Amino acid sequence: MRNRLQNGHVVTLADVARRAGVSASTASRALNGRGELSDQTRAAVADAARALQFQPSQLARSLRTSTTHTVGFVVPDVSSPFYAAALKGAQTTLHDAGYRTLLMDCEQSADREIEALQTLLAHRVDGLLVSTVGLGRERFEEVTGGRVPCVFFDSSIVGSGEGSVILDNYAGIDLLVDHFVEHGHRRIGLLAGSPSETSGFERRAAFEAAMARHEPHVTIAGIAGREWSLHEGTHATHELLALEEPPTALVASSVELALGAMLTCRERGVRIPDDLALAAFDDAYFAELLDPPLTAVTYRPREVGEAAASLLVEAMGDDEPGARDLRFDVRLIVRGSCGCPR
Amino acid sequence: MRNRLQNGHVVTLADVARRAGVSASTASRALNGRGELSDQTRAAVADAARALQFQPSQLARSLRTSTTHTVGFVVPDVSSPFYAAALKGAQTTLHDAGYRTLLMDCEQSADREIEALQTLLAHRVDGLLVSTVGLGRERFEEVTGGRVPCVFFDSSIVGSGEGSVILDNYAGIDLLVDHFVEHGHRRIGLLAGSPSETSGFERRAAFEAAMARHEPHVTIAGIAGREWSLHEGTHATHELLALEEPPTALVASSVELALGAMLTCRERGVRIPDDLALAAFDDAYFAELLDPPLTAVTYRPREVGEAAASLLVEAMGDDEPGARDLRFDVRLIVRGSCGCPR
DNA sequence: CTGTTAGCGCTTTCAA
DNA sequence: TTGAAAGCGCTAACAG
Repeated sequence: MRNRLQNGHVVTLADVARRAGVSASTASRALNGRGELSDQTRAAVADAARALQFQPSQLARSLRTSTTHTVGFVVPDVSSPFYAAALKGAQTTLHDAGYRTLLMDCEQSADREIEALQTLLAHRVDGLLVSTVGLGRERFEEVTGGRVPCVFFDSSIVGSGEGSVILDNYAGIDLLVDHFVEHGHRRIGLLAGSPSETSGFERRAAFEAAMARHEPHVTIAGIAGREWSLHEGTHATHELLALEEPPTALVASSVELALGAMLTCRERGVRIPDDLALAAFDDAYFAELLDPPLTAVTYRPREVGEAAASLLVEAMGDDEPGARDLRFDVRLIVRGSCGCPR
Repeated sequence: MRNRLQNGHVVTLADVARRAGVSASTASRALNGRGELSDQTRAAVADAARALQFQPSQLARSLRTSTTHTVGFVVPDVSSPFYAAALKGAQTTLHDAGYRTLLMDCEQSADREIEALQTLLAHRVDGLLVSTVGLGRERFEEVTGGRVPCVFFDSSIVGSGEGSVILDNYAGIDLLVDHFVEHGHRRIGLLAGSPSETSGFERRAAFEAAMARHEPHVTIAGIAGREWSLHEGTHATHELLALEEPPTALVASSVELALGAMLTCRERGVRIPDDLALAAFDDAYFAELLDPPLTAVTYRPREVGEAAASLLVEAMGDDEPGARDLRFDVRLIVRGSCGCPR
């Protein structure tokens, strides 16, 4: 137990007040610059605070004011480049608006997401920024009870009455599919991500819709995968390659999935793009340096975080704002991983 | 302002007590399972709490008990794979020990690191896990005043009396240098990271020491770089390649730096490994898929986080533990990015 | 087994 | 311009 100074006593506002020869309320006012005070006392309090290395307790302050200036940020996996970048964007915006960020990684588990939400609520965060792994509306409302403003990012819960900011999954998949079709591919496969997450669900739906538009010239060779990991990518690719009529082109719902596909192709002696064209939704800073360089749909993950944070800051303000939904544009970067079918 | 239920009132322990027909203290005991209570009241309280969707305020609880069960985690950059993984490891260990994690990304800035530390202290965290960007001992102690237990990871502050866990930077660099020397390289260069961070400093020192051991047959062609970024890697590589006697092999202090080198080589038409051998301290899950696959020193970043967290949990316990320093083993994975000089 | 009382450290009326 | 007093929501003696 070291949470105290050598005299065995945490420095409190009362200590500062005593040393400055004023009352606690005066000390409080001086430190927060509220009310009219003589310059003299103001200085005395400041000196005392400095001398004692006073750190006001946010705990007590928050308890009193019932506002913590803290927001909770819940993601399925911080080590994913997308969430890491979104976090930084959100953090910056929130910091500038005077909020701190409490991060929770729920490791892709709905139960841990609920746990995280509860912890955050217990800490009385002023707002929530969440990329849900797929909690339904009832479950979500059961936990939060609408107690705090919440903005979803890279996910949304329909009818929750909250704002959200997501990528334009439909446009991105269209870009990928159309590119393949234009280059003569007729059998295209999809490496799908988690179906319970908005982006996993939408990308798959978008793929099916895009392919339907090109029927009957082009057909879905197969769809495999239910998670976002590299591992899942390897398995799903094996599965699609083993098909009687395997795809000549593969759309991966994420970079990790694409990387898995590359690994599997290497293992099976399938050459990219000669034997199989590959492209991914999601860019990465190393995509260009891969062998072969990966064609990808790209966007600014940091801005997604910033936008979500702005929405939340607005929602946390006193004026009740209409929940808004933002959809971010994406674009295609063609690199060496896709070509025409043989 | 929505931080209240529809009746305009946050549910408090008193509400639960009232509904259950007991006193607040009894309700508290029932909810926390402390003291001897009749099963009847226990059940009544539980029912009331559930019915009201009661979420105890951690704020009030912490204020009263002066323990928050929360630890602060400060890193220079969450989007770095190393820190992201370390965070997950630490978070898991801490979660199992009953602690929550408050993350702060200081974006490589010493000022923001201090700010983060202050915020964390104001929130009365029970402990600190920090990878410092290079605060000196005085500065650090000025801020924390030894108020809470602290464990440094991937960094350390000499003489701070705190525990630390870092990678064996010396062994890692030795592995890299020796590998190059064995393959006949005589002029080796270094892409250095931030000199104010322990790992940046040590990797450079290790490089100089390792090279000294091979003198006079082998010489340092040059050392460039003062940051960890990919960008810095491109510039530093340009610099070394422009030397009158450029290196035939390059040791990169991090993957990002190595990636920068690859970009620059591609731009200048320098072939890897034919014209220049390249290897990095730090592995990445995509290293094998790069063109060419990157030779790297690898380790388990997650375990670094776990170890640091364990140390901290121990330090936060009542028994004053001796500050310990752990150094993690690393090993070399040889891939295609290095060969013999022409 | 349970209620009463006090108080964690701060802010905020209300008086002076 | 400043102080006294109350209270945020909870827990921990101390009684009963």
